[in-house]
Amino acid sequence: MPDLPQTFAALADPVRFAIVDRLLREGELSAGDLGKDFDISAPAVSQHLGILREAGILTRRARAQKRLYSVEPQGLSDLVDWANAARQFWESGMNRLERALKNQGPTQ
Amino acid sequence: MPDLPQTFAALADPVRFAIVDRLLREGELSAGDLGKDFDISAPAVSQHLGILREAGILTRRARAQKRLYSVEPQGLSDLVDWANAARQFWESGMNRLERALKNQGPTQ
DNA sequence: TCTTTAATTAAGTAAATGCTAAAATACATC
DNA sequence: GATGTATTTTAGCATTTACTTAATTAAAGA
Repeated sequence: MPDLPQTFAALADPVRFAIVDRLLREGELSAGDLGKDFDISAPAVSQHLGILREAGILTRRARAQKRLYSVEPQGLSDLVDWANAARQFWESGMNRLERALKNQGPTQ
Repeated sequence: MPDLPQTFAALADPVRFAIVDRLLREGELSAGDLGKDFDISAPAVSQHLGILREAGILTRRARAQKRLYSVEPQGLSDLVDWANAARQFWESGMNRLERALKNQGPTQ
């Protein structure tokens, strides 16, 4: 269920990352509002928002003609969990040298 | 300095993600060893490793003909920090509705 | 209803990506 | 020095990506 590469791919574009980052800080914003930060067309912004929504990172709701986007916490939770697990690996006692020694057998 | 989109792009490929994940768990491993998990050529693996190294996520050292790769914690630390900051935004009291209300002015 | 505002979908294109086979590099061993 | 092992670099190719303009959908207000 958790497709981390897809989540990473969604955040790999500078425009999309900036959109998610801004929505995290400022909360719900419209497509047009989000697009003003960039020198790209409205369709380009809409396509980026579609990719983020497809990846489960954003949700959308309608208010009149506007479409209001916000971050879907569940869409990022696997990423957060993986990131913290990763940090665990290098913070919980075992450094690179120790792992290297431990792996001498299987690696050799 | 912290180019998060580049970090995300490096982890957006399933092969590269699996490589990093395995190196986190098992520590230093050789290029050939890492490649055995996938049905792609050795050059393809080498190119993936190059991208991860370019992104600062992996380091490499030589032992005879082998090239041993391991995770460079600093290369992931910005990602981990951002992920936790993101979680803060949705866990520290303010839910989507509250943020929406707060932004009525600027958004309108 | 006609116009304006907001956003999306569609179609086409240039650039980037991930792969392959072939060639090159590097070290170890015979 | 020749051979085998491990890996990388190069060149070429098919697919995917991010963008554009044009057309479409939808709601608001005159």
